[in-house]
Amino acid sequence: MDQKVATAVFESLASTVRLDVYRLLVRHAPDGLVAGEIASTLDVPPNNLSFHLKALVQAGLLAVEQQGRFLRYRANLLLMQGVITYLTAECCAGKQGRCAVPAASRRQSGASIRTRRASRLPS
Amino acid sequence: MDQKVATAVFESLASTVRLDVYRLLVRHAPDGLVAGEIASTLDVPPNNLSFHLKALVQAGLLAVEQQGRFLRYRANLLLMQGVITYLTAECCAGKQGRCAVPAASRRQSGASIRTRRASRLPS
DNA sequence: GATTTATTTCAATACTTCTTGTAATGTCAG
DNA sequence: CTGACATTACAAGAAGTATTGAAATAAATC
Repeated sequence: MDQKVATAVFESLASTVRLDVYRLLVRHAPDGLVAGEIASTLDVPPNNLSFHLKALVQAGLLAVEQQGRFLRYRANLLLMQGVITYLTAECCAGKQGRCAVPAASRRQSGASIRTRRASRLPS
Repeated sequence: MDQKVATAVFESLASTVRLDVYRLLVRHAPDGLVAGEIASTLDVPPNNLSFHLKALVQAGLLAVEQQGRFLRYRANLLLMQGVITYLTAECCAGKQGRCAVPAASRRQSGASIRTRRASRLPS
């Protein structure tokens, strides 16, 4: 997981349409839905939905597979896991017991962060 | 957690500057950093950083506290937890054993989803 | 082959966001 | 009070994004 992938994921989910699409497909994991089902469920014009689906696929959040003349979309749950890990990496700099995030949501990373000089700080 | 909050969070993290700021503050949780430290660490012009910090605070991802003439920013880790829960709510519609997301990352929600008619699907 | 259905592509417009520069606010030190 | 520092606020131009409508592709049905 690098910054570019993470940014692409967040850009994708920053749109209400795309967020709704992703959540719908998470609920319908692992089978997914075809484009027309998504369009009618969320009441989004097909051409507009196509635009957003393309963005989600490019970000890696959705996988697409052709089934006859239908296109079936599935949520990529593992990518979201990776993003969460990326976000909480080195949380609280590994200080024991200082972190508010439950351990189950974190993955530890071996790297230590560089401590920087706090130039003339109050108190 | 509602859609508006979730969208605001993703919009916030869709910028590389803001993503870097948030991750930096996650690493420095729970003490946080003052604006100047963030600016020098990430090499972002102070006025531009201020713009992004404001956005992050408004989204609820950061908390800010005045310390003399400094402003100290802290990551709001609980909000991120809420977003993750929101994203994975009703994951796989609760079907046992069909979900690729490890149980530790999920929170169950009691609501059931409406099953819809799959109009003339292949295979 | 012609028609219908599912979905995408393209182009144009409106809208929003990012960045930069400059001015303003507020706090601390002398 | 005055000057220096930390940070924010505002304004303007550039860049990116969303939405819409019309046309194109492509598979299934007749």
